Amino acid sequence: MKKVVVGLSGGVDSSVAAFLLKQQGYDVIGLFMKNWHDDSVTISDECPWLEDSNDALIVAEKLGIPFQTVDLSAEYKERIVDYMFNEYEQGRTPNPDVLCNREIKFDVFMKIALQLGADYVATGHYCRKGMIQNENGSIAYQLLTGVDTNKDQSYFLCQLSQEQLAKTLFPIGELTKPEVRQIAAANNLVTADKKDSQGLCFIGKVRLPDFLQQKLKPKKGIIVEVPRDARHYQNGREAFANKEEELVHHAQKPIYSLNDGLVVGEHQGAHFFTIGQRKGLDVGGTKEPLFVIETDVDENIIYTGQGKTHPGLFRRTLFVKDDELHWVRPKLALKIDGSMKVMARIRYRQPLQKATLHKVEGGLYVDFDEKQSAITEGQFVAWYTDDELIGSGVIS
RNA sequence: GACCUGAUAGCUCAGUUGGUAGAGCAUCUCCCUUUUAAGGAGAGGGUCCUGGGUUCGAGCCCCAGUCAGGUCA
Repeated sequence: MKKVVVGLSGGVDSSVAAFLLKQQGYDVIGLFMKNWHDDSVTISDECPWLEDSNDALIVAEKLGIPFQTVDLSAEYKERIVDYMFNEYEQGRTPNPDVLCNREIKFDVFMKIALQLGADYVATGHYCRKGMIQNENGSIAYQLLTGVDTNKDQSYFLCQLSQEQLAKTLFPIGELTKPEVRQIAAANNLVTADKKDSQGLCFIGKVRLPDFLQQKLKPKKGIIVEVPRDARHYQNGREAFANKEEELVHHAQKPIYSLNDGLVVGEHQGAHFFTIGQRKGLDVGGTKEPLFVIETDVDENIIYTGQGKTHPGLFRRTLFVKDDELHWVRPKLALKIDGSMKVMARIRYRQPLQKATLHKVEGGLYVDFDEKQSAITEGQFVAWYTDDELIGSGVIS
């Protein structure tokens, strides 16, 4: 009998995952991860992890499976929280949950599970694992989208490796959220009607600026509004010597300076803001809302544009550096000068967009058919062919 | 110094022939969402510059003043 360690979070999804594995005849162990216990920064009313671990315990008892708690908060702080602070400090916008999967759930946690003698680790993610045979007979694992397109969480797993996928099971990937809830209810799992979790996984809902102020100091700076007809948006170049030159051109970000617009307000630190952001600027008096089009953390200036269609918000091409480029399916990795048509997204739940990958020396260009709004440094771009996520990288 | 124009919600402004005020933006709350954002819904918020006067009644009319911008000497 194969042994599986399920990451029980205290939510419905992992509860049902455990239930299904048990039903399928696996030898199931429930393991609760405690990764954060500083309630001072969370918005939520009560101490959330205590309730969650309690629910996880009740579910485990109900299913008749062994249950344990592991405290990974030291690793979580080191690998996720510190990384977050560091990224924000540099003016990038990190995605801690993608990292959390790569570094914590499918690394630290997985190693613990394997030490417990597990053959697999399972989670309550809405995605599926596929397997295909290579020519040499070895097996390639595929990361496939969840059947519930509304809840598909493959994006958050875009940094997983073949080694990690090999030892992973996603029991609820073939189900929709309503079906999962139904199964939970039909089997009297206490988590059946529990609200979906949101916010940073393990930390919960936080006000980012408040959270970041634990480490990053406020620093007064100015907010500049750049007009739609600024010079940066005028250079409609058509002719290029070669493809790479064209990609470089389309991937280029405007370099703004103080005299590209008017000072319209003041802020408490450019590193607390992200591209595409509308709320929190505290600047009124405009016909249309102001959106952040660029943050300059060195000069501590926030550049904004008026209206959601402001040209400063849109870019066609983005670049991923080699050392931040990851192929879930190494077999499909592009060689230099290679290209590939894919579907891609630059944030969770964004509808997939048509794009073409172009591999060059030093990295990879993702060239979208349609200009994308608020391409943000530090976030992940993930690309798919059909329902398979084949690679991802950090936007630079 | 004279004249003109303006002064209405935190900001930018609208306010019909006088009947105790509105829109956008901002802010707050909720919804959505295991990142950041975006998006959706709702709410709060006004000595209508001050002081007089006319009128049953003044943000709107009259007079004086204050402040801001402009024009002319």
